[in-house]
Amino acid sequence: MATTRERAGYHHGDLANALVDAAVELAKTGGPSAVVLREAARRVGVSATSAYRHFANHQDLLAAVKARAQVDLADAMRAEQAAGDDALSRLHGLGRGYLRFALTQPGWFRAAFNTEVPTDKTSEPFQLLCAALDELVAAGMMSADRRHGAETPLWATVHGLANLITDGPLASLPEAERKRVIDETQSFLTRALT
Amino acid sequence: MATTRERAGYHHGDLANALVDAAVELAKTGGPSAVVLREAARRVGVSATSAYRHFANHQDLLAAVKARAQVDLADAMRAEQAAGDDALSRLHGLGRGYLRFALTQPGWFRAAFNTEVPTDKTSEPFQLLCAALDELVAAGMMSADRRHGAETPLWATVHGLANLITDGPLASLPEAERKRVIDETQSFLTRALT
DNA sequence: TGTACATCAGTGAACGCGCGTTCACTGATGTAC
DNA sequence: TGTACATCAGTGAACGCGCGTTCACTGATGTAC
Repeated sequence: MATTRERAGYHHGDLANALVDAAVELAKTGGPSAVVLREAARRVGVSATSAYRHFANHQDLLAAVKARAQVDLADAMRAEQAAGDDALSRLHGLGRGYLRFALTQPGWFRAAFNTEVPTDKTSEPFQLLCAALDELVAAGMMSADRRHGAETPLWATVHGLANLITDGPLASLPEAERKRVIDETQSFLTRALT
Repeated sequence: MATTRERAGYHHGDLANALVDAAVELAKTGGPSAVVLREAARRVGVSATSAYRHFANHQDLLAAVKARAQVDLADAMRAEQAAGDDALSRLHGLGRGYLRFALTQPGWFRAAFNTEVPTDKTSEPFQLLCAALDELVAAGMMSADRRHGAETPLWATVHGLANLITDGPLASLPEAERKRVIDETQSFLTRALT
């Protein structure tokens, strides 16, 4: 417990991180709108005011939370990617990781794309996707022609499916149907790519 | 002005619709979270309490707003679809209508997919898509094999692109780039379909 | 090694805000006789 | 045609809530001499 040790006394030692930890917990449970500065402070056992020693304001805290969510998302993607044994299944792994993240932690997923705070287009998830496509070309499983301009459509498809299922009209789909549309989407994408 | 005429006196005559109209205006400007019951009443020139004669609560009003947004979205899709002269360009029209709606009225688009209120999977936009795919098969431009299970992936792609561009990491894309990714997506989908 | 002092990291009380919702009410409307 | 009365559609005041943020403050820390 180097970074988030218990408070030793009056001075906390690592309040900034402790507050982000608490805020992350809130976001995981209820999405970005559940990130309430006062509640985060409460959970850490500290006055609300103290947060202003470490964050300019509420938005600033939210930005830190979003950054953490993006890292987690990238981790989830890499975890599934690593299980693949060829370039195509590694690419599919990225998508499955993305979806799994969104499905198992919808609030946290929403936090990763929280609109209040700007995101990089060149975020890690996107870079992972680009690299995986390059891998696919290098392995001779995709023509350079198809590779061109494929990143965004691919991202959009997986992102859209995640949104439809976690937050949208497909949210109430029974488990079996959900599995079906995910498989359909994977087939669809494979056809478009190879 | 049959349905939304000016108030004649103490009794409004069509307060329910007037309130929804005002709430719709709020949603168009600031998205679903801007739909504030008190503000809608204020705009109609009526006490906040009066809304409770016509809506059970805030959510109920929000549901009416969402329904209107969905109708508008379907209209936007049909408008572009009608301009197409073959089955494929008619299908593309649906997607362009969807995107145009999202790009020109992001708040309104968000309202159409507002999470607080459940949506039908069999909403009009989705039905339009299914019909257009059937058309494509009937015209001999798509095999029945490819037709199977294509609805959701297609929807996801367009929906995801709309979200990425209006609310997500691609929101800050310059106009030219935005046009490019939309075109890329259209090509990508064409390849997957035909 | 001890001490003065600047700086840093906390505190509690308070403010203003605007929301959704409830309450007891009153003015307008329409219908039965 | 007129009138009593039930019902309907509004009203204004008030409540409780919890938020982000500011204020003037004080206790802890570390550094210069």
